[in-house]
Amino acid sequence: MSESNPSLRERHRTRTLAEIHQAALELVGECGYGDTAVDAIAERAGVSRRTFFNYYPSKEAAVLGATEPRISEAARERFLDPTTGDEFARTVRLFMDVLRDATGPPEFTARRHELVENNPELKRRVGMHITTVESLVVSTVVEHSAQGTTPRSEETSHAFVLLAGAVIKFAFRTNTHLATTLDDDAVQLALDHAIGVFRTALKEIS
Amino acid sequence: MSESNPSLRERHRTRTLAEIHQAALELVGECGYGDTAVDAIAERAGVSRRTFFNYYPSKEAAVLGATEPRISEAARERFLDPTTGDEFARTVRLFMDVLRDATGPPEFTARRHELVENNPELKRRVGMHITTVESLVVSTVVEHSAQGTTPRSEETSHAFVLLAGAVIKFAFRTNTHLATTLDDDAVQLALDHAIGVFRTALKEIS
DNA sequence: CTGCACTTGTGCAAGTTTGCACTCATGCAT
DNA sequence: ATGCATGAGTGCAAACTTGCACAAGTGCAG
Repeated sequence: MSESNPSLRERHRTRTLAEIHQAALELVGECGYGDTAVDAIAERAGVSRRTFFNYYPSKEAAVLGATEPRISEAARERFLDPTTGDEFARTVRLFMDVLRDATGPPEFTARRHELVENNPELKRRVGMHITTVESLVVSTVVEHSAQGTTPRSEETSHAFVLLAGAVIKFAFRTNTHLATTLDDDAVQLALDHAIGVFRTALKEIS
Repeated sequence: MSESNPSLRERHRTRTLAEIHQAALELVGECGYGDTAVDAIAERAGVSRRTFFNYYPSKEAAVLGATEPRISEAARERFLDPTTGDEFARTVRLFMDVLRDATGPPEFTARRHELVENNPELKRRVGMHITTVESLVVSTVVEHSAQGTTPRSEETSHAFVLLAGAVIKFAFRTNTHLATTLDDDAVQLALDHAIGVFRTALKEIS
């Protein structure tokens, strides 16, 4: 009842989340981040200020559409399915999936990216956000490793995840258009390529 | 904060009221009154069934957009203002105002009228509705008469109101297009004319 | 007739939104 | 510096919405 067949409550929550985010993007686009009051965003979104803070913990989060990161059932299943790639590739994808789930709707990706690019406060917030995702992914990978046939040390799993994060960062740095595209396949392709590059590089140092 | 400068809560309430009413009109238009389920109306309006019944006490009421009749501040003030006509004319207008306030948005008047015309259940409900309005107007007029300089008996006030109701009925019967117009002035004009006709007729019997 | 399915309408508990009254921090004018 | 306005963010109670379970009525197949 929560992943694919949302109740009225969940649908409404999703809609409000998007409405506040969209209102925030519009107003920040019109007036700039500093000159946009939370009150104004709430009003345009058609909710009270209190409700605004029920949905987003801060103005920054609303502008980014950043929701509290969590591992969705879909993402977890994809990660646990061994037929969809080797474990490192699956870890990269898990990281990417969680990142996406905790980010506002894809249709606003371009605008968000632009705002973040020239706004230090937002940039800082994105960093914190990614760190949170990282921890989540770490615990998932650690947990899975413990239950697997060839358990890895927690330390190794942790490094594994940081490596996955680096791959993603690398893929987006070397393909700047990825940050503003809606094409999931293109992202996946770039990630796969980045994984290859990393594998090669890692051979050099091992 | 309640008549002209509605709070977020009141605005939302008004919107939901209209959304349910509109959904009801649409579905009844598409499927007929009997074949339209409350569940379907609620779903189209984007609310739960329980909320549907929080807004309207029955399916009929939702189709009619009939809200619990009450005397608004504006209507009361208009009635109490002696510069806007003699007491009978003001009573007619009070009746009309309350009727309008307890009816769905004017833009759906035509469709409502059509549905009521060929649907006995709705017709019955409209009758009950008008009776409720009548009682309300009676108590207002009685109350005002008691405080006036020339108090009238309660019985006389009651007759006064029924007379006002008859004037309205007469005006709409003899100007069928009034039932589907959005032109308030045209309605007022027709009412004024009807009042004249009644005055003449009453002279004959007094 | 009997059982079954379906619909209207209601009671209630749990979850959500609102309004309001704060606190805290920042900036700005006196 | 001191007061003063403004904006972010929070706690709380009251109002509202939702989901669910249930009563009552209606129609219809067997």
